[in-house]
This record gives sequence, structure tokens and C-alpha cells, in this order.
Amino acid sequence: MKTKHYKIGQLASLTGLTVDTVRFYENKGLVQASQRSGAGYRLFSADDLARLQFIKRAKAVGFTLDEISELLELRLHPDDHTCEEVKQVTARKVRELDAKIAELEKIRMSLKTLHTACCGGPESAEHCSILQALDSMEAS
Amino acid sequence: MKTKHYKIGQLASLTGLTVDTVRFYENKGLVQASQRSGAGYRLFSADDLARLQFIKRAKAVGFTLDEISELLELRLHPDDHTCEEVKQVTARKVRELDAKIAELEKIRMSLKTLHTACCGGPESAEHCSILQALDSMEAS
DNA sequence: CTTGACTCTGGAGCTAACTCCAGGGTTTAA
DNA sequence: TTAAACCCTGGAGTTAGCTCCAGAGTCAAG
Repeated sequence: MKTKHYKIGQLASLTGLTVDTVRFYENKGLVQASQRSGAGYRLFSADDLARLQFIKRAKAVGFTLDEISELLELRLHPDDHTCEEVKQVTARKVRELDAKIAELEKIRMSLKTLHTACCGGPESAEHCSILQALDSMEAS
Repeated sequence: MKTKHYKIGQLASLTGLTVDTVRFYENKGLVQASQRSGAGYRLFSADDLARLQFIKRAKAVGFTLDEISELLELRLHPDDHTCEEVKQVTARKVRELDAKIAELEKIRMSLKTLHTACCGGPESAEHCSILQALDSMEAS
């Protein structure tokens, strides 16, 4: 049973990252090529692909690479951590995520109000009362 | 009727930003001191305070300053935009926010699974099966 | 068996978003 | 009335996160 693996270029086009970015992430310890070919080419597994996709998505929602590291470390070195630690870290991360989601929803709500209340016509928005909608959020 | 205003230091401690950051934001056009004192000191209004608080929160959920500008421009220069434009921009932003919220909820769900399934005991997490929980998300 | 597309390493360069001076004026509390 | 604590401008320095070489080896198609 021989598992499929990818060269860095394939991985890049599959994830939408550049080869430079993948190497950069490897350097930072976010991902590690599971092996090298005879010529020294990096060979990545489907697992590495999944990890990179995760990184990309976590970044899109505002996590720093350090924060993402902390999340991934639970997977990269599971035997360096006790269940207790895992429990604590995940609890903290869930709280952080809840706060982020709440923020986004507040902003979303205000924009939605702005959007649905707007006449949408070709006239200047100068007297468009909905422009005050953000204030309700800001005051909260 | 004389409205209350703040010097940059007060504004900084109220928002949790530094005075340098506030000046930096002013430079970028994200905020503008409503007036200057005789000695040239910036004087900010309660409105400016609200704007800075909004900036801080939007940044916390991963918006860049340019994106925040785009959101705030609707308020800073309402007369430069038609209702049509406002309608379009807000619609796009709401879609972006929906996507972000969905991402965060996926990540949250996986971490939550990880958290509730973990025994939490003092033993090594090496054989803690919940460490595979992230995979379900990554595969999606 | 060569040519074009790929890969390697190491290091320099770049953008966003601050952060920190220097060298000066201002306010305020003792 | 003076010392501490502010404020000003302009510009240099910093960190994160890439991005782009140069110079050299590798692979696959024709």
C-alpha cells in the first residue's frame, strides 16, 4: 500500500498558495514534507494538503500564523501534551472563537440593516438615513 | 450647546490604542480630528471615539485597514455615493461576513468536538482519539 | 539528448501596520 | 515658576507574512 504524494508545485496549485509560501510555512514549522525524493524534492502527503487548507482558512478569518501553530501543535506533537492541556487549550480557543463570531455578527447585523433599509436608487446617499445604522452598533 | 471633546491621549486610553496608532490612522484617513486647539492639539469628538472603537473591533476579526476604510467611507463621505452604490457595497460586505462566520463556525465546531470528547486527565494525549477531530473539518 | 518546466537553498526585498525616536512647544499642578 | 506630563511633526525602525531573485540540479517530452 503506497500512499499518494505531491510535489510542492502540485500542492501549491491544489491549495491556491505559492510554492514560496509553502516553503515559508515549512520553515516556520507549520507543515513538514513527509519525505524527500532521491533528488531532494519535497514530497507531501494528503494529510499535509489538508493541513495547508486548514491554515489557509484559519488565516482568512484572522488567525496569525502563531495562533494557527498553537492549534496545529495539538496534532503535530500529540505525545508532548496531556489530555488536560488539550482540554485547556481547546476551551480557550473555543471562547476566542465565540467572541470573534459575536463581533462579526454584530457588524453583519448593522450592515444588513444598512442594506435592507436603503432605497437603492440612483440618488445621492447624502440624505440616506440608513447611513446612521452603524451608529447603533458603535454605541453598543 | 458645547459638545465634549477629547485630546489624543484621552482617546487613546479610552480605546486601548496608543497615541501613535491614532495618529497613524489619521494619516491613513481612517479618522479625522474634528478640530484643533489653539496650540495645534487634535480635538476628537464622541463620534471619532466611536469610529476608533469600530476600527479596533473590525481589525480583531481580520479586516485590513483598507477594508475598514471601505466600510467607513460610506459614513465619512456619504454625499459622494449614490444609494445604489451603498446597496451594492453593503450586499458584498454582508456576503463576505457570512463566509467568514461560516468558516469560524466550522473551526469552532471541530474544536468543540475536540474539547468535549477529551477525557481531560493527566495522561499523555498521545492516544487521545479526539486528536483526529480536526480531520473531519479539514476533509470537508 | 536537449530544451523547457520543474525543484533546491540561501538570502534580499517588499507591504501592512504599527512603534519609536528627536527636537520642539504647551498645560497643569505644586 | 518650574517640573512633570502632555502634545506636535517628520522620519527612521520593527514585525509578520510573504515574494522574488541567483545559481544550480532534475525530469519528461519529443
